[in-house]
Amino acid sequence: MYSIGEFSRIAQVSKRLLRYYDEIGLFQPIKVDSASGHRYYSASQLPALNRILALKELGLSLDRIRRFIKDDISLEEIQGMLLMKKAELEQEVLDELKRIRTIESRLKQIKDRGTYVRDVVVKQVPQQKLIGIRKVLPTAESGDNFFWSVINALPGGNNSTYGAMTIVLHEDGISSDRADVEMGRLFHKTDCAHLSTDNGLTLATRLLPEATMATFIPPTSSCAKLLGYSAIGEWVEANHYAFAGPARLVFLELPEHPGDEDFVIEIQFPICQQTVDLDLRSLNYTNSSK
Amino acid sequence: MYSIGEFSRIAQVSKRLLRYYDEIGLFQPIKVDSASGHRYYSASQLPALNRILALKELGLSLDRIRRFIKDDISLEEIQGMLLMKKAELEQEVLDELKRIRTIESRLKQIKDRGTYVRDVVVKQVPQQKLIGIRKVLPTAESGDNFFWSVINALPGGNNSTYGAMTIVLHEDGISSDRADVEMGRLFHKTDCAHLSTDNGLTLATRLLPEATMATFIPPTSSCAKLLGYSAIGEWVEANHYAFAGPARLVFLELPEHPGDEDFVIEIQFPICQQTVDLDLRSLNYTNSSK
DNA sequence: AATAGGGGATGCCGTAACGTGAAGATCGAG
DNA sequence: CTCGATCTTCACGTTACGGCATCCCCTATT
Repeated sequence: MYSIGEFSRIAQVSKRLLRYYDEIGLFQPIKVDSASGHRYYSASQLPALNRILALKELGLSLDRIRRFIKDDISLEEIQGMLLMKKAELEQEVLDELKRIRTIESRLKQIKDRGTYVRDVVVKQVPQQKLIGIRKVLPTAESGDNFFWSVINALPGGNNSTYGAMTIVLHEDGISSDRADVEMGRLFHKTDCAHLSTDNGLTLATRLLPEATMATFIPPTSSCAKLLGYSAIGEWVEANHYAFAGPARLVFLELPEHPGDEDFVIEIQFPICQQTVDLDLRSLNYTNSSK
Repeated sequence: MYSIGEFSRIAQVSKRLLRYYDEIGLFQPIKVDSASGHRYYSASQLPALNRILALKELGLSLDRIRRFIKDDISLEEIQGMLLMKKAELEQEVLDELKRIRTIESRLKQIKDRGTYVRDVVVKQVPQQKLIGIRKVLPTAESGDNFFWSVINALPGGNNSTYGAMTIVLHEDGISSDRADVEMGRLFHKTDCAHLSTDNGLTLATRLLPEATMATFIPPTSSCAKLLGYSAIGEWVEANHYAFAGPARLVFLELPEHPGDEDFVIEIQFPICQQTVDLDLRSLNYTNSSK
């Protein structure tokens, strides 16, 4: 029979922890003095406590440990819990390795360019309706005119029935002279199918599919779009993703008039996860006594 | 100028999160209506928010992110933070790999033996004083007599001036017929150097060094000690530790009289960490589009 | 006019696993 | 008798928010 202080010294755990485990019913003293409330432990309880500590060391939550040490649990269930925990740990290892790679690519960027631009964010973009028109443009310059004619073609101007102006880039190559683009605005209200406008354009509605997007918002305006493309490209490569479809340009803030450089654009690249199987047996360990 | 709801939809973060970041001063709206308290955000703030989200994705704490995005921070400091975070992540990966190995060894144990015994706990044992005597015993049986004579040699009996009865095993081989053992009791009071007792034993005090111990408390008594040895052995192997000195047996609860099987013993093996260098470049990735 | 709804705001509770006090009771020792 | 050690309970701090309740204001509808 040890007091909590003696027992905590023997077991090398804090008194606070013993009281806490008593409180949550995980590990309780064999006797509690009803007058003083003092807790008394026995040396024969140490194996039970050590089991708890060993399981905690494995990363199991206290709640799982509680279920683990219940007597009425079968070996299969224990095995299942361990397998589950192992899978969790392996997933965490993969996630952390991904973060390490991302950090490395940022560090490389600092070394190579003396600065860093890598605020790529992955988000789920929901299904959205787009009213617009698709066209193959011969040069990049004619795109600007087309852009404005699409904007002006939409009745109601800048009000809230429409969402952001959006361009879908239907060809991955941005270097070629011709571009297959789809321009339009997001909207969510009615579902009018087609719409001919006075300046000769026929707009159609289409569903943009839900997608996992790697997004990047280049620092304000100018020729930063190319920077954005390269940033996402490097990022996707560093993180072992793959492109999965046409990119989108979303104008979060429209320029006031043609030629205006004051706008905010979000570049979105749909990506697909690549399954990464980590072969733990391939890890190199170099053991050297310290 | 977007309201918090619109902005949260655009940025794909919750309103709650925006209010929280405002509250802690990490990311604030460009304007707050003083009358209603309504927050208003601008699209040009999105790059800043995305930077925060990207850094969060790397696992940086909000506090570090706050320091990260301060303007007056140099590239070297940023580099330093990234390197530090990378080191932390690598350490976590190592820890998790260790846990995975431990779980695997438990699973293997279940498969091989249909049960599991692996409540090995690592603890730091502080420097302690031992009063006792060292002797080479020819057989294991004679140990029991010697054990009791040492106990009886100490004046004061079972009171609190002495700590646990302890045996130091000075030879790693437990299989050999002869055993080089040191028996005595821990104590902490005075530092009397030598002590001759009436039954002819001369006890000496000695400092047991501080050590990192893998400890195991076999389920109560009987021939469980051997089980304990093998459990620790397997555990040490599975976790890439190495033995580093003589093992100790600590009697947390003494048997009442010779031959009594009712005692609690803790087996302690000093271990040393082996430095494990993880070579991340050796990881195999198999990329397969999902 | 009364009401229902749809934002917006504030603020409190809960999370996991404890650490770290504070305030008060009890005990033995000098 | 007082000091120190030990015990108790209570309660707050940690991280990064999610969820709920409550209140306010504006608009649309019955």
